[in-house]
Amino acid sequence: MKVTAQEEYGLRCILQLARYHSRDPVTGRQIAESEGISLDYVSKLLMILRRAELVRSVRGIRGGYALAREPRSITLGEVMRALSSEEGIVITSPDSHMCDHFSGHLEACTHLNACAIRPVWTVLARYLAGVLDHITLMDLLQTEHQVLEVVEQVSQETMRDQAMGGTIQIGR
Amino acid sequence: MKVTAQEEYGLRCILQLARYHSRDPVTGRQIAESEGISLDYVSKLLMILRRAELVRSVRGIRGGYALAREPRSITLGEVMRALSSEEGIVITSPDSHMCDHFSGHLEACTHLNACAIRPVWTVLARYLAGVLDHITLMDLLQTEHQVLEVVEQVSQETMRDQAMGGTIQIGR
DNA sequence: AGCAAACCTGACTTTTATGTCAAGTATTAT
DNA sequence: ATAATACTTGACATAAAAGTCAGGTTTGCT
Repeated sequence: MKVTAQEEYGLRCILQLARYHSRDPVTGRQIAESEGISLDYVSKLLMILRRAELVRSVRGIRGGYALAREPRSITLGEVMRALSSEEGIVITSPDSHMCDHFSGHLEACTHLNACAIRPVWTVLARYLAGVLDHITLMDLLQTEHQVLEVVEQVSQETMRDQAMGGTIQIGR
Repeated sequence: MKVTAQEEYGLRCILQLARYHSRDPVTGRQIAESEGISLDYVSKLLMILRRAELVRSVRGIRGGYALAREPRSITLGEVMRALSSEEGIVITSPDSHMCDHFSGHLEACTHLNACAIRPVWTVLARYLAGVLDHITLMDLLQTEHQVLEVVEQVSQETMRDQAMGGTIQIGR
């Protein structure tokens, strides 16, 4: 169970943009140097985020990258989904697809155990998504300790929310 | 953020053993057929679990694999940690190692953002570990719906526990 | 116009994860 | 003893992810 490199580094890149938001666009080179990764890799990652419309780019000599929206309106969940190769889900297992066609005959599920395991990932993914969707890039522009507190608070609220089966807005 | 193939298939294999616990050892071939994966792959996965002392094997003509302990005493957390290549952690990011040597000079953290992100994974991993460590193989030998209920309950209890900062035993 | 900064893109290389193969060892039934 | 079954092991092949390269386009400045 791991966070992919693309997710980790992509998130770091967009976080740099959040940090310098409301100033001139940040160049790829600057980000590459700050994060200690190659310019080419930065380009690739920001291209993914641009296609997801979370980042906009300005070409030409005074160009660079910037957030497409305010840091407080972009959630970690959005960013992670954009960077995740698999579709829309937070936790992905190799073939969660397999059980997707219970179109009548259940015979496909020779893999009895697949169906015992699925609900585990389902619940965990729901929680993770709940948390990530309520943490914004702005929240992450704090000290490590402050971020920790925010995450813990959101985690609690997510839990409470999901316990009630509802989709209550979290205010902070 | 994904569950690796090794984790998913390894878990399925050991779940087969849990299912047939208290009978004769289950042969690799049987598991391979049930799960629709190759015998060689099953061998590899069960070898990993055997080295983690979660599974024992019996060689020879009446041989096979069996759980090393009771299904109710083996947790999902143990199994996942055994199957995870990375050390002991549930969520792993590419280089969580980097910030491990804050041996005095903080200069290493040019990656300011790494330190903003870390607490997110920390909190999420703690929750995941809390849940997985309280779900046993026996819990998974139920219908999909029953498993769902168990996981949701454990999830709630884990949250409550972690909110109090303690390490309270969950009874069920 | 011409140049330099900076993004764009797809192909390519490297690395890591997956999965298979083959040769070997142990055990039991006959 | 021998044969059949089944686990053991490390090397190998394949696929996917990670990261690099090279050639291209856009824009601002002089």
